[in-house]
Amino acid sequence: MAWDLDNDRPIYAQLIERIQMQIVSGQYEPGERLPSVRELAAVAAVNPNTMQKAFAELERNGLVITQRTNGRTVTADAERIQKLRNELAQERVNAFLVEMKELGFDADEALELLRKSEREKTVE
Amino acid sequence: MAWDLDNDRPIYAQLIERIQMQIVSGQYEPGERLPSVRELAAVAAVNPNTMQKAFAELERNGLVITQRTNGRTVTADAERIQKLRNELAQERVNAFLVEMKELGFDADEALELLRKSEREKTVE
DNA sequence: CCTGTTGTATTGTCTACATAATACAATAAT
DNA sequence: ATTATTGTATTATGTAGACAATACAACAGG
Repeated sequence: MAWDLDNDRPIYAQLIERIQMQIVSGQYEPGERLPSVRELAAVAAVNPNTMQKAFAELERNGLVITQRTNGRTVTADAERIQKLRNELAQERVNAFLVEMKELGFDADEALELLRKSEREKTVE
Repeated sequence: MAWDLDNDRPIYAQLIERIQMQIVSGQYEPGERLPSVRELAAVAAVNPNTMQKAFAELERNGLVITQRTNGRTVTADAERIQKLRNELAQERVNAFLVEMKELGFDADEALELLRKSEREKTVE
């Protein structure tokens, strides 16, 4: 199943975000072996070069470790992963509040919309 | 003051979003005359062609009206603008919940983070 | 009538991104 | 030792986006 990629943003950037997400959400455990570049490229239906570019960035950030001829693993530093997860969450929260403010909703109104949306979803 | 544009997404797309935002948030009133392409391009510090492309899209969506040689105005249809505002807000709310879920936070936890972020801001 | 401003179109150039097609060195597996 | 798999690098090609530099027709304002 090819990954659901937006074509309004660089693919490699979306790959980075997606893999990062899979790591911080625990889909890949700390220290777990990752699929090879070619393998993941095939799964995501992108060019291996593009996947390679994404991994290079993830490695620069220290989130994945590369063993030259034996694939890659997620960093074993679970604390680091948790920290990243919290940072990402905080970013989303702040971005959301800014966007809603731009739309003319203050924090209370934004909260109210969220509760409403939640209620409607739990009904489904 | 050049607009704050991300270089990780097409500029014209960001211009569309920004102008749309200025309209639905009331910075431009319904029926109000908009700055010329060249003028806004200069303000935003982008190429006039790029601004033109953004306006063409906004016109296709019916949000702005073009008078061939006398500039553009915001649509006078205030109801349409309000509807768009609500749609955009709903989109943001849903996107936020999805993102937080991907990060492993359920709706209640997301709400809690939002409240916390709000409290910290009001303290400042 | 003239001039400046309007939206709009065109042509060329540059860059970033993505793909395709290979290639190579290192090493795990056999 | 051989083979397959790993990450990595290279070269070429195509496309989208952004910019620069003009150009033109339509019209508002003088």
